Amino acid sequence: MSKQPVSVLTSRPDERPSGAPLACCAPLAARALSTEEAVTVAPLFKALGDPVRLRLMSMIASSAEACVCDLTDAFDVSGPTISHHLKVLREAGLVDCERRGTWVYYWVRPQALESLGTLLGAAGGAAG
Amino acid sequence: MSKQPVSVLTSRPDERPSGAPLACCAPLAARALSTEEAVTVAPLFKALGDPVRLRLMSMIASSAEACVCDLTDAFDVSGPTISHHLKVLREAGLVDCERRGTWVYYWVRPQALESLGTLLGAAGGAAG
DNA sequence: CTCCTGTTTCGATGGATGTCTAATCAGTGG
DNA sequence: CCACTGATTAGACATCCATCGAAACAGGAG
Repeated sequence: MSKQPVSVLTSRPDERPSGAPLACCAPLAARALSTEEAVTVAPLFKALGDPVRLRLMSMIASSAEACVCDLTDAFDVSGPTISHHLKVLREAGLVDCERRGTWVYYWVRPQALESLGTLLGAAGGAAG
Repeated sequence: MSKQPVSVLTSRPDERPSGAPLACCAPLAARALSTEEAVTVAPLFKALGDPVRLRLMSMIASSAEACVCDLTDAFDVSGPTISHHLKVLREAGLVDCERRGTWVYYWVRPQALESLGTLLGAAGGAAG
């Protein structure tokens, strides 16, 4: 597959302000992502790519914080499975958690969702 | 260099039913997604959850349309692998394609990205 | 300390996924 | 017709992943 591409779509890596561990912030349609950028951002989408995790995320996001006990009750899967999915979301940087006594509470890290939203070109598109 | 002679000859569009239901549009932070909604939307995120596919998506989105030949050139993986990933994006309803003579061209279905953007944008904005 | 509950970790397993090569389909041109 | 190129499909294979039950960890109550 070695041929000279016309580079209709070969956009040069735009110099971006590095420093953000999470997604870069150029809208997807503005320019092509570099391999590095794609490798960085894809895991975030992947983390949201499971129905259970996506719903967990929405439940956590729709309130200030959510107790694992309540989250677990809302699904048909076992406790360990919920714990596993929460760990995936945590390691993706989408949520954070804290133990308070017996219970563990999760909340959304806004920066992450914001980055993805910007990437998808949602800047201002959100309507109530 | 120009390996894409602007083909004027247009064959019939590859009208294949990409029966992918697109995302509904409830902002993530506004309320918790139902199981059905999560099952509907998650595959879209999943489709973007692979670095190759995410970069393919960005390359297609950053220009009006993209030829498979150019897309293939931009990656280290084989042609069939690119074709496979494009199929995943197609079946997710994120892109559509058309054969024009020898080459096949892909473009973004804006509605899909818009839905995801709204979903995330509203969440990020509201939570921030 | 012991028991109980909530949460996470461990190990195993069936199914999904990304990748490849080889083969096939689609079009152009001799 | 046949040869050639571009793109997809088919089949195979190694790896990853969602899920479970059992066990371990964390904290409160008797």
